[in-house]
Amino acid sequence: MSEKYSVNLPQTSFPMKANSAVREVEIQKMWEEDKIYEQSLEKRKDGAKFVLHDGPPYLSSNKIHIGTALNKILKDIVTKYKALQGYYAPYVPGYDSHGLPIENAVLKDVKGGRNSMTPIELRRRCRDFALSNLKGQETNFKRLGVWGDWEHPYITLDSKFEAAQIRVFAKMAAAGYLYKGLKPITWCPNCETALAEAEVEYGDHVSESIYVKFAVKPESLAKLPEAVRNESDVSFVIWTTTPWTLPANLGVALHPDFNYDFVKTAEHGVIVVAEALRNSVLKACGIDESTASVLATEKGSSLEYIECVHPFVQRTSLVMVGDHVTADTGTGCVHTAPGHGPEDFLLGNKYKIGVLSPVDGRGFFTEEAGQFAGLRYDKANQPILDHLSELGKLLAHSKVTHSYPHCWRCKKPLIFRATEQWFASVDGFRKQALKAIDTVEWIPASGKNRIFAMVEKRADWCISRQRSWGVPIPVFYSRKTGKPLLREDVIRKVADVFEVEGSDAWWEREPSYFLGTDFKDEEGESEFDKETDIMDVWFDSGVTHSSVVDARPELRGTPCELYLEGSDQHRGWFQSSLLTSVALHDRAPYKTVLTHGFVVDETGRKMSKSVGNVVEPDEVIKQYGADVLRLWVASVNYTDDVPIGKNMLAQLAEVYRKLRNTVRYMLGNLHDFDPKDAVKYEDLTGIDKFILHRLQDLVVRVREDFDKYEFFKYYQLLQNFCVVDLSSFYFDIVKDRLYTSSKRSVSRRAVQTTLNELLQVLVRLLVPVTPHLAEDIWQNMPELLKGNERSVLLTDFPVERKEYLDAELDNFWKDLITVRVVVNKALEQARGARKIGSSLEAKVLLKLDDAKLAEKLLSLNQELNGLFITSQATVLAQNEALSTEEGHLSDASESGINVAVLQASGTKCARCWKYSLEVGENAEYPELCNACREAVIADGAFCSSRT
RNA sequence: GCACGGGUAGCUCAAUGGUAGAGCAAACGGUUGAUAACCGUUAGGUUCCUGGUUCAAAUCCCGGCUCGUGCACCA
Repeated sequence: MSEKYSVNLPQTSFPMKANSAVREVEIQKMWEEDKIYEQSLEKRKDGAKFVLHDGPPYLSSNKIHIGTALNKILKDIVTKYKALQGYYAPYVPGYDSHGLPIENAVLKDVKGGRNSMTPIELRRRCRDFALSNLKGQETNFKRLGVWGDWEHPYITLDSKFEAAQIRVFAKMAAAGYLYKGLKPITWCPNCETALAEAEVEYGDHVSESIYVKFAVKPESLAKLPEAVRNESDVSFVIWTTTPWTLPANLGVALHPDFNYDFVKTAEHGVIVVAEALRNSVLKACGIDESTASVLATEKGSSLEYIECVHPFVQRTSLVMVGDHVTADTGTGCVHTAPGHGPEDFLLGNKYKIGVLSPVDGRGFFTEEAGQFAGLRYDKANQPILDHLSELGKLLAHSKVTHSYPHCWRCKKPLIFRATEQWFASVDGFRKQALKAIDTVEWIPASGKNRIFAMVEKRADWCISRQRSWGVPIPVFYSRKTGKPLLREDVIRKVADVFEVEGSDAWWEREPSYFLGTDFKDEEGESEFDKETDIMDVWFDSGVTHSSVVDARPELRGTPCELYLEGSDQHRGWFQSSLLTSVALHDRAPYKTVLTHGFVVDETGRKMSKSVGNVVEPDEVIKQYGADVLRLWVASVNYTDDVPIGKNMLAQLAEVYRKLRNTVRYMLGNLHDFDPKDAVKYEDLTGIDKFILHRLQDLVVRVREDFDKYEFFKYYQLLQNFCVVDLSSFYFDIVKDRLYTSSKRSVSRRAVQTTLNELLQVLVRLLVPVTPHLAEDIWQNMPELLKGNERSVLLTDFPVERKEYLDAELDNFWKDLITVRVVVNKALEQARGARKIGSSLEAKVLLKLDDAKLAEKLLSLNQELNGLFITSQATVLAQNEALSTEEGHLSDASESGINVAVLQASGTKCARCWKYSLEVGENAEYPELCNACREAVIADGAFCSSRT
């Protein structure tokens, strides 16, 4: 046979290889030039709003990491899905630009540190640094295919933003939620600033562990039990891991309900410790139990108000009682320094013993610390120990490793230090905040308990920072009285100036510039100083619901529909946003909060540079393209930590390729299809109708998955559909009709009609997760199939088409597939024995125990061999035996389905490659079967030789 | 230390208390008219471990291991 007959092969401009590095960028350029995002908004402006408000990434780096990519992609999947569903879903990206880490990063390269330049100069450098990082991050985000208003992002350093933030401050001041107070707050001596709870992290730290005697004053001996009143040396023993806080000691705390033993020792006189801890203390102090005797035991509550002498300062330390004292470690007698611990502070307040905090902002002792003045706090431990030892007050000394608060930015240990700070009174609106939490949908649901517990317990929010790079706390103090001006009208004047000049004005302008020259406060004072603290950066981002969502008309105000961030934001942005919103409006700023976990490597370890397991988004994109990265996002269950690594990406690339080729098959076979020639549903064959039914099932379930934000289910579904239903089943079977039926035949048009339905739906289902792929498909689709729509992003998300549903047909075909599985096994056997190659070389005989199933197969008639892709297929009657006749090659049998494979009868048709007895019957077309002969005649083109 | 969540095939995910399934990857084979594409077959599991409830447990209960997260770590 020297000639080949032409068949209808697929033709398409849609390439098999994605060439993402080039093609994705082209597509993004098209979206940008044609303003597809803007067109989408315009098209859907009358739809219900769905606003996902962007949590601003921090501008300390010019490159995003994989976790940020995960977050941004998740957001984009949501907004694209909602938009295609017809929602008005604008997305305004934001950036967080103030704060300590940026200031530190800038100062790192400055000789002489922060004192070598003016605040304005420092702020200018911080601003430049932040804005240059913004450029880098923006490029990264856009390359992910994230759509949104990139021309007008919100930036917290924007003067309008700053003004809005000041106005929020004004409202909170007016509501009485802001106050200045002296409190021990966590302080970073390295960064020289106060830190919020959210900025503290705990880690192991080696501390001194010491036991110290606090002698009872002679005049308090009368308050002791009878048995010890005559003892000359009675001391409470405290345990501490921070010797440097001893200069600030003002008391000793006992638990009111614990029993305290008065233990007479040979070496240290009478010592007082909790009964429950007596033995462990004796042991720790190297005191032989046999030489010690308990003279008396007394409840903590009856020892209250005994006065002790400070071990090395001429000062009284008062014995107090508090429930915070525990019996698991120490002595049951707690060294209390109100200036260095929150609980100490509270207790000290109750007993009015005062506050002492003799440490400056850099962690050095002040004059108040007496002989230790000038030492850095951590260098003071040893001298204090030596001193205690000399005085005979030190019972024991060792090292202990325990967890200790550290600065989450500079990683250095923190101290507690009492200073004057501005606070937002969480107590003032805690109840409302908890109520608001209840109105929000938290996904996953555990997030609700998490934030509830945090807000329930959290202390007042310290919003002061002693730095330069941020929005100033807009308060003036009377120069004479020192009284702060906390008036809404005054603060709003500051906002008005900032709106025009930015917050630099705070450093550049005199108070009178803001207040007016003839301004006087209630007491008639006209001279003022400006507050020097700036606001916690969490306050900046915490007010975006007001400064962005409420301020930008296109976002249509709070509450917005969704916040979507990493689960660490329960204590960060979700909380700061909630608190300020409740303070302002008594409601949450969001209706739903969705959280995701962190990205880890394939073995579940955290990513770190030192381990070398970091996956960089831009490297993934370079190698595989943004859509593969997006596919990764869609493939994992992000409620927990999400793994990523080389193997996973390679697999995802395979899946992407499979999706692409599935679509390519459809495109190729639709090149000559005009929807005008579509075949009516009633005239489709069974398998066409079946696949359309399956498609509806897919659509329904995909919508459910997207609605529940369970993208990994979508990923599994879509993949299964393309691989199982389409590629290995429908496409494989229907290929014969497409290729060998005559071009305009109903048989071929029916497949094309079906393929078009499939394609129209699939290309739309692909948009949220793999928008570049979807757009690439769209741009390569025959014009007739696109309905003049410029971009696939402007199309509508598919809905279920009830007219395609047919449950009976579904069951029918599922039975047939069961049979097909057994047939494949039989064919494989014949193939394995090298008796056939292509399945077209085979004939299948079937015998079914189930008569109904046999009937079903019989009803398929000519479609049956097509189902198996064999040349012939016959269903035997109940009384016929499965033959072992000539040509028998193999067989298989499973659950009543019995299959025999025989050599196909007849000769191979030169065109359709099926074996048939008809080949050779016709003199004019001796190489063709009847069907091919008719097709060739119908198409008028035959015997064309292939090149 | 306390609380919550997770642990199913190499990977990503399924399984109203009723024979543990898909896809991918692997191995082997076919096709050469989806061709750096496509099709088929095979293999792969003590469902983290130990007890218990039940006719029946991946699923429910007790205890443990492990990973993650949060809280507490205060002296």
